Amino acid sequence: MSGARKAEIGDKMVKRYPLYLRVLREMAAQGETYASGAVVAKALELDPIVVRKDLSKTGVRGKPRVGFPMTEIIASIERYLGWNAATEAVLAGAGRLGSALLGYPGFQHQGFKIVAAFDANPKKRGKIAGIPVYPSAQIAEIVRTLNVSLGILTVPADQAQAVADAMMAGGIRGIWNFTPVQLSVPADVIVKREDLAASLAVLSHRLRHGEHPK
Amino acid sequence: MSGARKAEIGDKMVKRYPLYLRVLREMAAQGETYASGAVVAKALELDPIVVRKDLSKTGVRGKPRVGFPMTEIIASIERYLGWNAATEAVLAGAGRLGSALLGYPGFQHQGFKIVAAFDANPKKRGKIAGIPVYPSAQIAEIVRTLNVSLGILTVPADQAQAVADAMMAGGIRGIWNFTPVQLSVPADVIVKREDLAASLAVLSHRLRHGEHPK
DNA sequence: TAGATTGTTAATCGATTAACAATC
DNA sequence: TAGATTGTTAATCGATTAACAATC
Repeated sequence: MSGARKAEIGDKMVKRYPLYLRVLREMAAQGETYASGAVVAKALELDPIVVRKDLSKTGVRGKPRVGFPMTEIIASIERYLGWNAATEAVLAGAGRLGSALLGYPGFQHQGFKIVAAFDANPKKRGKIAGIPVYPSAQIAEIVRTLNVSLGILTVPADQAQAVADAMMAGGIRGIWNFTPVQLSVPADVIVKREDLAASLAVLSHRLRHGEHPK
Repeated sequence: MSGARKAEIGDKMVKRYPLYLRVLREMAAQGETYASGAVVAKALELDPIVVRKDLSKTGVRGKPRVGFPMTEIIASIERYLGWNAATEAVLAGAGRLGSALLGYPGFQHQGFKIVAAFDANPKKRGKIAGIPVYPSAQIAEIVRTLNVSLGILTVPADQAQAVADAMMAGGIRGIWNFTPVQLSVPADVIVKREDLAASLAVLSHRLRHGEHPK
């Protein structure tokens, strides 16, 4: 997060930052001005060494016996995650799951804002949770006009590839894929799959084969 | 998956099995009787070595030049994931996200069945997607009666711990937690967090800091 | 047979954990 | 000062990748 070239930060680490942010913001709201790695680790049931290392990666210097200065550490993580300025996204597929995401209040604290939605069904036109819903035929055009680079895919499986193609035609560079479809995209487009089946498999595996080793 | 004691299978590997299953089932539906790791790897854009290793972990022997016998390999993975007999679950919080999960058709192919739902709001009583919705006050009682060991948590954050406690009082041993709350549970209860903020962080990190290294 | 694919062992890589000096 | 906590280097661990013999 400082200027200089630093070691790549892995996915595992990136995933922990939102957790830290939640705890840190809560502590800040309670008037704390410093946060020690030990306290954060306890709140999240993580190993203190992991937390200390992650926090030190931000470039913010902590004081022994005291911890990290709250304002700085929060700002640094927010900046790193890009949560200081909201990333705009569009969503295609305003079905049950899509509507749930459109109405999810948490995104506003996560530097994330859905600015438009699309659905093939004319009955879905209008606004859902204050977000305008357009015909799917206009995806490429509207994405381009709004200059959005992130798309959320919550359409039925058989439309997934076609809708993804339309998004990319409009300039989308990252797709948050909630469908079970293996999307075919060019190398410079990033797809993040939200795989409920995989999560479920991990949970049920732990449930039946005993707790995970560590 | 064979009887003998074998090396622990890590989360990463467990997460890939549902992917394999999807591809294998599709191939089987098209009449294929053997599946080679190479073909599966290509379909999922995975390294063939990973696939070969994962598939060999099932205990099913493949034939060089041909691949793994379709029926056996599918049955073995299904058995390992516990998808041969449906795991029953209850869901608490029939809001937008909860309703989306109640109506999600994919679960039936994933050895998973939601048999009851709960909501604090009396207006939600009745049935959603064919699943009965009961008052939250009856969670412990009904969970115990149905003898279900897995609970899905899609309630508002401020009710998460109380509802989880009620589930556990009824005998729930695994919780699929869709809330951002850090649940406090005894060591023998397994919590799997579905963390949208973390996924989003990974996606936006890759989008802004360049593609992931590998 | 020739060659693609499996099965397995070894090498590499990255992340986690341990250890400990520095510091407030 | 004493002691908790940071910062950093080393050790361990697990997963991925590479290499290659076995086999149909």
